[in-house]
Amino acid sequence: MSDSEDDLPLAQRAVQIKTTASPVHRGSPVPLRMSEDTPDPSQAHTSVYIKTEEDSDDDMPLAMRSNNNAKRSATIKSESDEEDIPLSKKRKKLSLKKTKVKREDESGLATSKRSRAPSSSSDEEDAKPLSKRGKIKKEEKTKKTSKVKKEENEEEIYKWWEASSSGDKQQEQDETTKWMTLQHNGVLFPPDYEPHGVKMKYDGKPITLSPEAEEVASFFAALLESDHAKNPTFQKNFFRDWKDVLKKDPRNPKITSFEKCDFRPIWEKFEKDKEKKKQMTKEEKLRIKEERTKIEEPFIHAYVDGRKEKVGNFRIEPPGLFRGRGDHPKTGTLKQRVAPEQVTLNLSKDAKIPKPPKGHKWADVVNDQTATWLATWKENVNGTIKYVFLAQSSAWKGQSDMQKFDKARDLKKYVKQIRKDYTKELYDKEMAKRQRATAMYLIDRLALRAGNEKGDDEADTVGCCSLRYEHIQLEPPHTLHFDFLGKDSIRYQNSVQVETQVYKNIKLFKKQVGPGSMIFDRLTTTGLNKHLNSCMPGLSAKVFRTYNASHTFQQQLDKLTHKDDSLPDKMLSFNRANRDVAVLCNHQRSASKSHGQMMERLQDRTRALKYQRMKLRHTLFALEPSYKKKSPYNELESDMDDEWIANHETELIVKEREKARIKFEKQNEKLKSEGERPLPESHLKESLKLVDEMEARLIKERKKKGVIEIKGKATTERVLNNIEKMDQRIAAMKIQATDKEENKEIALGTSKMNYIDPRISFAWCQKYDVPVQKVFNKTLLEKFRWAQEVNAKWTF
DNA sequence: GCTACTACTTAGCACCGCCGTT
DNA sequence: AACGGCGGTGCTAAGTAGTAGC
Repeated sequence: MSDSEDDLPLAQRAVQIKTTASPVHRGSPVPLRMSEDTPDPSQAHTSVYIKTEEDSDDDMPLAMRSNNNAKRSATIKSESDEEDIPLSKKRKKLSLKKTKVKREDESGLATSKRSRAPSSSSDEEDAKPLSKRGKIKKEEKTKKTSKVKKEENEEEIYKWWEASSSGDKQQEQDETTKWMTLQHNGVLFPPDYEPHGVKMKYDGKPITLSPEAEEVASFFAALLESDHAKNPTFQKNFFRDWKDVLKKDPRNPKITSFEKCDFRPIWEKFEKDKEKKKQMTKEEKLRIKEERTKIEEPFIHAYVDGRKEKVGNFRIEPPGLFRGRGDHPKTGTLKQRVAPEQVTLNLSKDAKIPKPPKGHKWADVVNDQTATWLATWKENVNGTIKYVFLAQSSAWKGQSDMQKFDKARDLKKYVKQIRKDYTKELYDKEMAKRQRATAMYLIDRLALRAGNEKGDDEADTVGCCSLRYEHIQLEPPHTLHFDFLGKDSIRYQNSVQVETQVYKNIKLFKKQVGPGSMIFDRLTTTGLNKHLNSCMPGLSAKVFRTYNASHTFQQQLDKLTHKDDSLPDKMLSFNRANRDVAVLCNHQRSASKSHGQMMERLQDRTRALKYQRMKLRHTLFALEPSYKKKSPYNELESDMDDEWIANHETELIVKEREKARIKFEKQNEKLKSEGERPLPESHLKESLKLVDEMEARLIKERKKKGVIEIKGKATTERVLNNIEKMDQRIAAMKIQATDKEENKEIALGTSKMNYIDPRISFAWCQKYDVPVQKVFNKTLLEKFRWAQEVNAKWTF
């Protein structure tokens, strides 16, 4: 893909551009790039600001930036976006209507069509899929049979999105009731610790540890080669907690110095274990997997109002060292083993209560019909509450997902007025309102997170409301430079041209609070959300992010896709639109170490294909000279010079010789094993001679450019056909390369999963005849089942 | 009003298994 | 058959936001 569509007038470009390409890592200090009075020009000049109507563009988030392709971010404004889609207000009441659906699942895991309660279920039903699992190959062989079976296994999928409002009365109660009956088998605890007995060293000498101390030491040893083990905070917290554990058993040695600890022996043991695991035979691996599935089986599903649903995380989190991200003060702290006595279950009054592990009991068993969690416990490191929920594919998750996107879509209708209002309030004499308006501007235009306040015992990260003095630098006349650590300590760096009044406000607020303090000192997320709620029912700060993401995606997709594009081109457009959203939401990833290498290899492969195409063309000319003058056959390959061709051909020949030799050896080995006489050396010579001939031919062809011997049964038609196929392969590979390059520092997954209304994608697939599997993997298809049947005309 | 608690969504990391390559 | 790279998935941390309790 030559990127030559540099054709947009500057004035239409997105008003700002991401300034720094390098991704930033957790915990890296945020440098204060410049003082307010001496803006760093190298940072500033990257932004182009031209005051146009685009600035009043109601639709395009300012943050529609892109490091390498600002042109794509430019948007032509359309007030027309406003009028479309009469939003149906009717929120369908959910009912219990069931629809029979064939399961798409190919895995042979489909279960009996009887939808039974777990109390009556168990072994018989649960064992069935298990026994099948080990015989995947067999199943493939007997595909026909399995097809029949699949139909037998037709399963009821609750299509809640199709359920009519006048349905059952069962779910008519208030919206806070989430279920009438809830049954499940509780949670799965990690196995008890089994000591390995490997002695680590202290002060150079092997030491014997109590099992408990050994376990904790092993947690650390496992991370020895990771960044965590080198993090002083991590070391400190681990060592403190480990010493406590050591003290519990008087037989443990006295350990006082972290520096004298040598965890390497344990680390090496784990490495060996990994190696062993790799060496296991297929059968062994399969057996282990089967055992695992068997243990999991009872916990995989829950029953909500009689309907079978997948459970998400039924496993109780195992003990370990807390791996806080960024500069978390508690990182490395020992996360203790959770006992059943700490776990509360939530299920129906009349449901069978799952048995706690032997000798234990549950903390509590409740029947909270307003909650969707199945189990909960409190974790010791931060005192946060953990939950077991249903899986992403469940009705509960699907419903709230749909509601989320519908709400974001609702915002479309309100956004114009909201913008008008806050723009006015930017001038309000009441500072609290002015701050609120300014914050709303940032949340709306940059898709920032709300920014709740955080404690001292957490990593220092911020969002909009918690931005501090040093997080925004001003550059006259109205550029704001953002640089702060956001969620997960991901750095947000962005330079934005803003409304003059926003600039003035930030300047004023900063002056009022001074360094180290929060810029919006009169604003809290609660206050902001209260106000947002009064603007539109149910509105909160995060809705803007969803709205902006989905809206951007819809726009970019419409703009980039063309009816006649090839499938790879369409996919590139899709991914580009996706990418724009990821950039907007600052979903970064660090470029993999092998990225450059990967790109090189791709390029080499592309060239190899081009070379083949060239040869085909020459053949064509030999067959039908008139093509010599016809486009595109007469075009030269831009990135393939004589030198490259010579090198490539030499490589090809080398490979051919190698192949011939290997083939010869293989044949002989085979003959030997069959007790027959090996082929004579002359056989190999024969093959090599053919290669020599090929080499000579290539050299000759190279000299007499484009003149080629016609081989075998080449006909004009066939060659033309082959050339076309080659064209397609080359185009596809080039597109793939472009895609990969543009993706190297951006993670698409998060926006796809959480921010982009899947109905946009499904409608697009329909409209442009793209298989849905191209845009969603199996998991996402399941998660977004509710969106799948939208009309091709549907828009966000 | 404030803080603490609760419930749920959003997020990146690490590992695993598959698939194409050698 | 081994290898290695990559996408998918599991895991759980880290957010948002509403509510409960003072």
